[in-house]
Amino acid sequence: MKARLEAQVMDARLRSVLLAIVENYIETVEPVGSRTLSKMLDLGLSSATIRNVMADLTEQGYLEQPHTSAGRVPTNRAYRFYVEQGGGEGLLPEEVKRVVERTLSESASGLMNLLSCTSRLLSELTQLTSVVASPRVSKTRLRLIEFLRISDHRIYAVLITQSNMVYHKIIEVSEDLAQDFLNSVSRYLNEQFARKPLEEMRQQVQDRLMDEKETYDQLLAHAVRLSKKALDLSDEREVYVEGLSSILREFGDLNRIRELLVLLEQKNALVERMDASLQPGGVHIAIGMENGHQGWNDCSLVTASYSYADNVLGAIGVIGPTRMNYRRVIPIVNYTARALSQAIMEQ
Amino acid sequence: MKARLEAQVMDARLRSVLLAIVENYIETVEPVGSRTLSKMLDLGLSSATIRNVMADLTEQGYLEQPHTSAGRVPTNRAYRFYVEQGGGEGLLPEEVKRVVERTLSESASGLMNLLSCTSRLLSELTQLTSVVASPRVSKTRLRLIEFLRISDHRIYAVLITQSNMVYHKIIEVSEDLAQDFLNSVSRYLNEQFARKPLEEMRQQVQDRLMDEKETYDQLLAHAVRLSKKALDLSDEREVYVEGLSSILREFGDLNRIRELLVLLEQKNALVERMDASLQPGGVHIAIGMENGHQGWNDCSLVTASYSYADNVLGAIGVIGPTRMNYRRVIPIVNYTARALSQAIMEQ
DNA sequence: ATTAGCACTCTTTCAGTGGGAGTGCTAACA
DNA sequence: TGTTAGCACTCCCACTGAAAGAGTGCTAAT
Repeated sequence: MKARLEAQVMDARLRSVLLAIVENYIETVEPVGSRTLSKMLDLGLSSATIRNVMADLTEQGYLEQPHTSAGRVPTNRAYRFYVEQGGGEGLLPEEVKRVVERTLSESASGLMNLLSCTSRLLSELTQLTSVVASPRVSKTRLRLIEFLRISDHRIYAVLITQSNMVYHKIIEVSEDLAQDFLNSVSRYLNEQFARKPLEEMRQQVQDRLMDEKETYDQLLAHAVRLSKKALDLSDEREVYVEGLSSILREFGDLNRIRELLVLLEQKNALVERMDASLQPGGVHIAIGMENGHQGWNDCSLVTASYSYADNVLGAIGVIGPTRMNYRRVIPIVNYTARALSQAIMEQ
Repeated sequence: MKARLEAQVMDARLRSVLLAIVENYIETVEPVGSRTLSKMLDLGLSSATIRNVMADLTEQGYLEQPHTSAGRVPTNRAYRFYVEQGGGEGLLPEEVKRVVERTLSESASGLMNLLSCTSRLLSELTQLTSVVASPRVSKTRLRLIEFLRISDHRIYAVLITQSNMVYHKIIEVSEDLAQDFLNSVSRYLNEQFARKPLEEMRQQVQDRLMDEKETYDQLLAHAVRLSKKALDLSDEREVYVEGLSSILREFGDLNRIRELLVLLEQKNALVERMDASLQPGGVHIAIGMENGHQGWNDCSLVTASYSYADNVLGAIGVIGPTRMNYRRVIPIVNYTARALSQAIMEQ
């Protein structure tokens, strides 16, 4: 918001110089100097003039120099400006669109497969590290819950959501319950909770557990207890990370790379970061420290949400250096997210 | 075998010098020189004598020098010798054993959970990259197979093995099959194939599919067709890789690291490599190129198999530089593998 | 067979040097 | 007043040479 305000205030020449510097730096990954720039821009300005402009931009915090006699390098603030000024709005070649469509429609069924497939696809297309987070429980609705007796004190619980997410788990029980009885339990639960959000189901189960003294009905009692256990699992969220090796290409410093790998191995924190961007329909871009944690200093995270029938389920995204090619990456992430939502509906 | 033969032939002094060099190099990661060595070994030999010995060892291919005036560095052959000569037989502190026991017994139920838990544990204990491969289908026996109707043309198939591995999948069907009918199908299949190896089941299903003209029985026909589809999934093997960031600690060269990461991302090849070591009960060690592929040049793979009731299921292991601390790592891998087998039995 | 001694080789480190790139400032110009 | 040419200045980088250090291989003495 703040950046957008400044953008309006910023004079047209400053603006085009800044954008040119960002683009050039993204392309060459070298500090860009005034001479290069004066040739690049067709404004008929000499390098000396450009130097003045650059001095202003540096003062305003958009540029910095690695050392006195080097060219300028964009700051995170500059990338923010670049992205908001439409630098991220590139066109997506039809060919890429087709690849996305085809890959997702050929994926094996089940949401898990679809998500891991999406992750590979994203990392392939962007040549960056991709991250795909599975849906949050609260947002998803029950399609089917079933219990299968494995042995005398062990039951397999499976729970399928409307978006075809499958949660399953082996649960331990003290009493030996017959399969027929389990069938009644699941029939009851399905009647009661089909198409209801899991969150609601969990809540109600919790409530009834409180009132347990009242439930003389054995069926109900077991239904509550079993579904309590079954719902316990569903807080675990999967994270699909693909294309780790691209981090090595993008970053030069070994210690930096190690830090990043460690961060990526902490999947919980990763999911949280992804969730932070879940609100809107479009693409969300977090540049450098905007990601909150120190470790993401020179990384950008481009994310977009996917949904099922207007319910936002989770997020997909890519992680790259702040100087990533936003113009190429943003449309890919955006389109892939939409295609994923589509595929979830159709499957 | 060859190395073992040489070992017998090798003179005692050569042997102890070689072992000392390997140990020293593992510890310091610096080429080791004759002076250091003559002080280290309490044989009362001068550096000059050691130099002669080292010259012999170099001639025989156990050592090499980075350059003329550097100390010696062990070759892969030397590591092989070291490992076979019992350099890998360290003691495992009771404390570590307890950690292993506790971690595995606290793991959530289901083989998948157990395996991913094992992978994290291994990488934690060894500070190396761990790899755990899920069981091969052929080796595993059926406990339970069930089909659940999700919608008119979609069925959820779940298949649990005796080792509590859960394979599950959504399969598409053309006809709408009632849940009651599906129950009969699974009852039939369970009666027929419970405790039988999946491989056998797959074979028989395949055979009957051939004879399909003969099967007038609708139940049987559907049973065959559904289980065919269900068994299709089970060739997918999971691979749990943990502790990637430790690769960065162990290797210095960026390109080398990238190559390794790429290799690790190809999970199929990884599984094959792991399988290659499945035969015996004990620990298997592949040093450098023994792994087959060029890319593993300076890596060692220490693996051990886990089993269920004398059936070898799959392998666990760690990947590290050839100069890894075998004395510490081997017992950890060994013990963890046994503990895992135990945990599978008990769960 | 072992060892002391020594010349030799090769790496590593450091200081010094010159070239190059790019800046900031000043003064002249339109 | 905004723009530009010119120039001194700064800093990095790549190269060079010298000196120090580590470790070897060989030879001759024990």
